[in-house]
Amino acid sequence: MGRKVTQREIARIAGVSQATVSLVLNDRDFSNVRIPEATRERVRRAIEQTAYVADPAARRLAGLDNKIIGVFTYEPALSHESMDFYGPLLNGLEQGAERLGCDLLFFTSSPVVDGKRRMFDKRTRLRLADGCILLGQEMDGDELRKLVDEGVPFVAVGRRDEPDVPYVGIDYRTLVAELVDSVAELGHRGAAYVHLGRTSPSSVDRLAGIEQARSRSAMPVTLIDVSQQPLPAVAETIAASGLTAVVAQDSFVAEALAHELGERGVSVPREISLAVAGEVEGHAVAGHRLSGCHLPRIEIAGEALAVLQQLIGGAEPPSDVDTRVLLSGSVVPGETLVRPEAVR
Amino acid sequence: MGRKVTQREIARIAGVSQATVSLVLNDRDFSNVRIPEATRERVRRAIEQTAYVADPAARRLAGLDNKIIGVFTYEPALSHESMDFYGPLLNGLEQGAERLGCDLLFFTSSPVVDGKRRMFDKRTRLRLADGCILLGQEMDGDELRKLVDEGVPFVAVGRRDEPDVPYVGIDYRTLVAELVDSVAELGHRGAAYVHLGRTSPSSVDRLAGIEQARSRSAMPVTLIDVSQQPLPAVAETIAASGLTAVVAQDSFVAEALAHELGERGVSVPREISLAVAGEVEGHAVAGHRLSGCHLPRIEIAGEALAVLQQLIGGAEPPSDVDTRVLLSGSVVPGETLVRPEAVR
DNA sequence: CCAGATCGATAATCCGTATTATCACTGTAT
DNA sequence: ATACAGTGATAATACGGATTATCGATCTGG
Repeated sequence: MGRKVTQREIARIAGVSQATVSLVLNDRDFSNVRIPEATRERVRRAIEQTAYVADPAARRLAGLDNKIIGVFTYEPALSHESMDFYGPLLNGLEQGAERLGCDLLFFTSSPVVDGKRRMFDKRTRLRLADGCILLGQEMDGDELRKLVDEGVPFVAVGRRDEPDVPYVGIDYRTLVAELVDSVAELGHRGAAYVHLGRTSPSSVDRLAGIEQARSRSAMPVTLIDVSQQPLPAVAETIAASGLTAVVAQDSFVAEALAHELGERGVSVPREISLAVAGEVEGHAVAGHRLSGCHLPRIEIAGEALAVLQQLIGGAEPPSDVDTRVLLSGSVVPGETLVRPEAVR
Repeated sequence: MGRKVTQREIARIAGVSQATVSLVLNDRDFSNVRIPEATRERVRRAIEQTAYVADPAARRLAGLDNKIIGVFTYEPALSHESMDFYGPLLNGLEQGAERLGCDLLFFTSSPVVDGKRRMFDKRTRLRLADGCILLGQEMDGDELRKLVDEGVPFVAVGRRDEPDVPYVGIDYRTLVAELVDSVAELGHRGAAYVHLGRTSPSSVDRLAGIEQARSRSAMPVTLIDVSQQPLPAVAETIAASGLTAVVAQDSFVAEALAHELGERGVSVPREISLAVAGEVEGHAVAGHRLSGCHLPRIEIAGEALAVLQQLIGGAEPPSDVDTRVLLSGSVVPGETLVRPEAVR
């Protein structure tokens, strides 16, 4: 039957003690612990006979690694809607886990409060894993601090402001500055940045990038916060402003905005150029591939796993330099960012 | 700092024993175990002070369910290419796991041999989970038998021929028969079924569905096996045959075939109707949404989890009727299956 | 004033694995 | 004969939490 096989059981079969089984399993061989090949073989045969697998809980309790990486997401990660954002990250995690020989444990059991999963709870299972990858556009600062305090090895995907939080993210500041530079270089005399407020570090970093570009080029950039006024009003403002270029925080904002502009007789990119300060892969406006950025999401996940391995394996905690990493994105031309018409 | 807080620590602070802490935490109150409210309160305060979280590994070791459902896939499940097939299934699994309060363990560590993961291996981690869901278009029969023999609770997604293998799949036979019936009803006098051989139970079931439809309608259906001759040749044959309708095994075959036909001047659906004996969601040919089927993949995953729960929880094994389930798909009209033109 | 009931809490044990200290035994050199 | 090194394996213990048996103290009734 499917009863669970323990080392004790193996020991009984092989006619040795439980300790011996453990020693054989872990290939231990000290000066005071010696087991001849004959006995080892006997134990190994018993193990194969019974398809023994060590109980991960017991291993953990005894202080060992389990080769299990936890994955915590604040929203369902495997739903169709989430795939745009989570898809490449999960893909990278799977590849990385395969490389490291780890299994991935998705904490789908976390209780949902106010539409978001809570990490901490009476029955938190965080510790079943050796370490944990955190995914999600918005994370709870208190929970992050608690993780740090409790010494749980973890890495957040996306830059974080909280102290001592290991992360791997995108260098949005540099990337967005580069994007805005390219808008200016095309000859646009002014642009608007349509964003969603300062809800996350990545939003803040993008704004910093805008600022950086503004400080070194003559092109003025108007900031428009969509969380302050409805998108139709924003479209109205832009249509009336005579601006020739708009940068949107992400592709969804860009698509919605292009639609609103279209309804007001302003077409992209003919009358107005549109660039996205985020991933544009797979996004288009009226058949034109969006101009914007490419974020190496698969690589980010891989790098996050690498950092996590350091945290888990390392005897002493690595420095901040090693555990707070920003990767570079790249600007992709696309078809919605073009030279402004001579007259507008 | 990040030391872990144990019940022992709580006990020390509250001036009680570790046992008392455990009893308070779990609200135990037997006839021989009584703890007055005053003491309970003292313990609770200590717990709050220290932000204590129980070590799940220890809990599990002490005999609790670990609430982990394993997910085994023969190919990487989280890659972009796999999403078409795995996406909805994973989505359903996540929803179901959330409902059941389980975590999902992806066996990404399984060693890859010949491009496919092996389930059994020296370091099989299968037993880490309470039970296991198997995903994949093609599964290894020997491994399935071994799972049955070892009494590992598991459920395969997709019908299986191997005895005693619990599964949840689609009733392709009925579904495909229904689809072919609808082709005949539109007035087509003959059709071709373009398939990929008999590589899997679902392929076999579809062929059985074709057979069933053939036996009760006058419309002849020609079988064309793409694994026997290249697709261009198939397209050539069909173009020359004067047939007005083609049923393709899946959407990818349909798209490829439509392309080949197009190159030979035969357009879908004007000259020839095209229907798919599989999921058509998100697939189109020259702007026309494909006619075909919708498979309730999300529900399948949920049902698979439900069956697995039965296998895990049940004292005695449920009957075959309960563990071998076929769900109904539905025919979706789409835009590529139309009445044949009067003259061809 | 003492037997028995009741109360409050704890020591002891178990779960499965890893590790360390220790032991019994064999040979070998002194 | 005796001390000593080397060999092969095990008993004992730790890990953190759940549970059970048990114990001392207090109370109750006769």
